[in-house]
Amino acid sequence: MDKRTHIILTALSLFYQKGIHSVGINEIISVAGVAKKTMYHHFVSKDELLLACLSERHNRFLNWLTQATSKQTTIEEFKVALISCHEAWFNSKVTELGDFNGCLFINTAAEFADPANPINQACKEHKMAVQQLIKQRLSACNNMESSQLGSYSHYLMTLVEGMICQAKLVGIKQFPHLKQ
Amino acid sequence: MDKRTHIILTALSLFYQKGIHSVGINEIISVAGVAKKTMYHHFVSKDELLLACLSERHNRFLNWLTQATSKQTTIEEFKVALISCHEAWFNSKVTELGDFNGCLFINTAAEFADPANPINQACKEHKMAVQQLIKQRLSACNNMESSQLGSYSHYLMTLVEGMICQAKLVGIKQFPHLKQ
DNA sequence: TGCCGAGTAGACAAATCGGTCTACTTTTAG
DNA sequence: CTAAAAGTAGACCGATTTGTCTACTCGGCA
Repeated sequence: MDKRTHIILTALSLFYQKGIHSVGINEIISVAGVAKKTMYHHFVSKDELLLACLSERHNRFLNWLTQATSKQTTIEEFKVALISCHEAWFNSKVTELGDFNGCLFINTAAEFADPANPINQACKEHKMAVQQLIKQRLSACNNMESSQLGSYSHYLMTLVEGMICQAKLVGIKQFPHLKQ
Repeated sequence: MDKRTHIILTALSLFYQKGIHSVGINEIISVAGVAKKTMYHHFVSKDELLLACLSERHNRFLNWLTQATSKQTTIEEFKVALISCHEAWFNSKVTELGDFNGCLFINTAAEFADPANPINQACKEHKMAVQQLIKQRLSACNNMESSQLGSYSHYLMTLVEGMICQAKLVGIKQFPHLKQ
């Protein structure tokens, strides 16, 4: 495998499981099995590596969510599919997302609170992309009234974010009552 | 003011605005204007200080939420009050909660992911206490059916958690559509 | 053949981290 | 009044941080 990709995947796993500031460069290169110079040859700084990790996770997550919500034709079906696929994630049944430890972007934004920081901005952009995907999926449902598209997509986004937080903090992994 | 309390309030503000690992002991004592020995006289370690901050924030938050949701008699009124008081928080209109920067407990749990860590446990206990308060408030509504008390209180908790995340990450501060 | 980019191992630098300690001053309670 | 408790300033410690640098190896390509 490409060294650069290998470093990104190793760092992503460590960052996601332990938090950004809890993982040092030395640990990343040690686990990845590469020299420090190799890492700094591909990434000018830890922040740049983190940005690459966020980008990788963003692509992975959106691809998964896009595929997991591709077969529904009504609002109700979509809502159930959206909740169900997240439950699968919470239970670490989605191999490409790894062992569940909350949302990497929520976690990262907690450590980089400054809105002017590109890292914080990347987290925000990810959430807006997810919101956009939900809206697009909803608009394709044959019983969706366009006048309520905005508010209902926001509502579903709020639900999903809340589910993620509860799954991480208090360990709730299933939300049957949300499916009505 | 009591030195110990002063240190806690200073550290709490810094931790909340910048994140735990981004704030060092030297910065805390510098801003608080106390000697390092004074801090280590009251707290054996940074972790102990953090636990005291979490406890302070927990009390402050629960007192505020308890008061902000004390006058409702129906489910619908309670739901609106719950959402409205959070909107006020998001817009930093609640002086005792300070400038809004998301939920301290969600943010802290992101940096201390190990469930065996007392810091992580304190975060979890806070969320369970909030959930309990919502349930208790709901049970006092005169149109609440006890058979749905559990699922509806969980639903409201999910909504609130989602609102907090969206307010922090993408800057949404108002949720009129959730009030129906 | 010779060269160059990518790789390795690891020493090193400068800064910062949490935490300890000394020496001294101020406050407070009996 | 006195003595203990609580406070101050800041030097210091060992560990760790991100990042740089040297010296060297290896493989592919013109």
